[in-house]
Amino acid sequence: MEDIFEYCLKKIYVLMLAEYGHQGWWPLLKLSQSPLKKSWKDGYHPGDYSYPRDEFQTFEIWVGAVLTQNTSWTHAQKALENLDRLDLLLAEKLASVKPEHLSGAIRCSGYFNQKSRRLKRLAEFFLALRSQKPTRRELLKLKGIGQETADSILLYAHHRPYFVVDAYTIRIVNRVFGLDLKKYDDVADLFYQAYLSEGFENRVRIFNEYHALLVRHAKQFCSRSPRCPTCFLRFLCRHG
DNA sequence: AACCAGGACGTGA
DNA sequence: TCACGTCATGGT
Repeated sequence: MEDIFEYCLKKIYVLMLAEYGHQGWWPLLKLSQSPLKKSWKDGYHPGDYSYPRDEFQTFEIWVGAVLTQNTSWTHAQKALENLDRLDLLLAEKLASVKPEHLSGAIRCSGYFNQKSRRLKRLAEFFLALRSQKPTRRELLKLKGIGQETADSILLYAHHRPYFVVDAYTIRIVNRVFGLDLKKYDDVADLFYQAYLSEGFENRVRIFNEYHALLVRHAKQFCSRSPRCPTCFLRFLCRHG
């Protein structure tokens, strides 16, 4: 008996990769400002999974993961640039500054009161780890770190095989399979099952690319008002 | 001028 | 468990 979910999810991955190419997540400030990258469609460091390359980039991903909560990456990136300009993208600095001082820099990413307080606590935790990897349980105990943010940090900052489920992922999965899943774990489990037989490193690479591709596809075709007629996944999607 | 963007959390039923 | 209100700015 064939697993229809496994078959479709694997096929979708291959097709999206062929269509869009490597997305080069996670977007890092230094690489996003490169002249090679003219728009979000160009990718960041496509096919290169060696990032983050130091503790500073690791922490940058942690902060970015919080800043982008319920906000476009454009605005989160602007907030990151503001922090960087103020030399606050360092855990030591961020942990010691007053939250009110952060609010100005990150205002453009929304929820600046909550986020500035939560970023401080996050920085403190980052320092307490002393270069060790966090566990999912530890991250989830922090205020403001939910499942998606935790998994983003674990996958993109620490190369651990967690699948990141966001609003885009849920929308695409529900449309493709004609479902109405709402729970994070229900959606994530589909992907874990599909790639159960893959090795650790392969899962890290695939989950990294898969999530980035889903974001790309949700923006380009599977938006709130989907562009089904021209979608290249139409033939295997219940919605189209 | 609503509506939404790479969520998380607290609350009451 | 689940649906809903809240937090907040900026682009379309």
